[in-house]
Amino acid sequence: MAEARRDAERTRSELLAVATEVFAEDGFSGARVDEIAARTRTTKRMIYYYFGSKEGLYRAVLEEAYRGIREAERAIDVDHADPVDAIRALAELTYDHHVGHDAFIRLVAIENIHRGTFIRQIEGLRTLSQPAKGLLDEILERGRADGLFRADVDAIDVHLVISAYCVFQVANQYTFGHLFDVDLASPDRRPHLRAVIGDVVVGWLTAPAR
Amino acid sequence: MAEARRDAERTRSELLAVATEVFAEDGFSGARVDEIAARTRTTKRMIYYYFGSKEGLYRAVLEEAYRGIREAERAIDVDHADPVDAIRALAELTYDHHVGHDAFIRLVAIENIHRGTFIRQIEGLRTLSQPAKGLLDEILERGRADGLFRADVDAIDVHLVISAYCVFQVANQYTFGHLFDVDLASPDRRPHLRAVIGDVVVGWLTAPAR
DNA sequence: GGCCGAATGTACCAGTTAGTACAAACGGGG
DNA sequence: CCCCGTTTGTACTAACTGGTACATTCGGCC
Repeated sequence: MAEARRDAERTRSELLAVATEVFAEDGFSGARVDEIAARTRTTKRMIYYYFGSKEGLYRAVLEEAYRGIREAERAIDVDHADPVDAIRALAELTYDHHVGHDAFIRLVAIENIHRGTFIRQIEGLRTLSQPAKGLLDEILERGRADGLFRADVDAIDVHLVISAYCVFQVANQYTFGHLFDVDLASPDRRPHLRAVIGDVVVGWLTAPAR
Repeated sequence: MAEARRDAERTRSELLAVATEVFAEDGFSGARVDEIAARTRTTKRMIYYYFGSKEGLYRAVLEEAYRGIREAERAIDVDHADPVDAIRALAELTYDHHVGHDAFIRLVAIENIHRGTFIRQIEGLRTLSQPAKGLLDEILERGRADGLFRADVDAIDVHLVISAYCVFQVANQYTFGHLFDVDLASPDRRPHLRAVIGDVVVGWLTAPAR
């Protein structure tokens, strides 16, 4: 394969990579099929050959993005003996993780604008999300057993609080940043913002139940 | 004015109202000028007469939406003597407020996809957001003075945590709901979700500082 | 080395879409 | 009751946009 002039796999993955950028940048309706094609070494024709339609391409982008992110998430392996340390580490690593994946977060925001229409058509994504919940369950269980954590909180609640904070940082940085005159994306501010989510979760979980 | 066959003010505000719905539903590029016009009693011509362009209309929608929401927010007046009660009430009222304004939250999400390009062109929105911060400042100050609240947290941090949680509920309900099989918008679940943000903020603020 | 299906490129199209030229109708002030 | 600027409606267009018909080229296999 001298120059890979014909390489189905490469063509397909190049299209997917460029489409991810463009959809994340402009949204589904804002993205232009012609622009995606122009940014690759191949042509628009290939989009239809491999993905059938603009929508098919978008669905493929979404699916690949979720798989990639869940893959990366599995690296978050918190094995602190102390549940308090563990939950803080999980929250702060989640923060770091989100800060580093803003294209993904933009895609998720776009998908929510579409009320989840496309994500619902992708099989097997749910399963992919279960490990995250499992890890949390386990930490919470230990923390409760040791009498460190309140009992009226479940894994979904905690995941919701952490996700909300971490996603918001990235997803709403422009409006929030403008209105309150802060740059949430500034590297200088990151240690503080990271510590806050740790403090929030630890303070919440270790407080006595209502 | 028998039948208001000619009523500049009504024409303008009807366009704005319909445009708000359509932009919130479909995003800036997804929205169709013709559709907006068709849903009013007037014609597309009027959009260009009053707003100049699709973008001008979108900007007007965004501005009006922000003004409306800040107006409504001023009703959130928490006058509990106890800072702990006050901060919990503020968090929970913010939750209720967001749940009731999902069109606005969708517009904000859309604006963030556009990296805040349009909101930055609107004068005076910043000023509009200051009261929210002022109220928080005051509650925190009292809480610290009474030795109830930790000292390493400022109003922006608290506002960020509350906003993130409340916005996420609505903005990301579809993807989160699908992946974790919960309906965040279900009225049955609301009391719990409302209590969670109260617990989170109170637990966090009343925990000892790091 | 020639056959054949997979892979690719070119040129094109039909429907859509933001925006506008032109003119008419309205209604308040004189 | 008529004049004139504001407001409104109709019909149109130029550019864009997703999608496709058709031809061609490549490369592995016998």
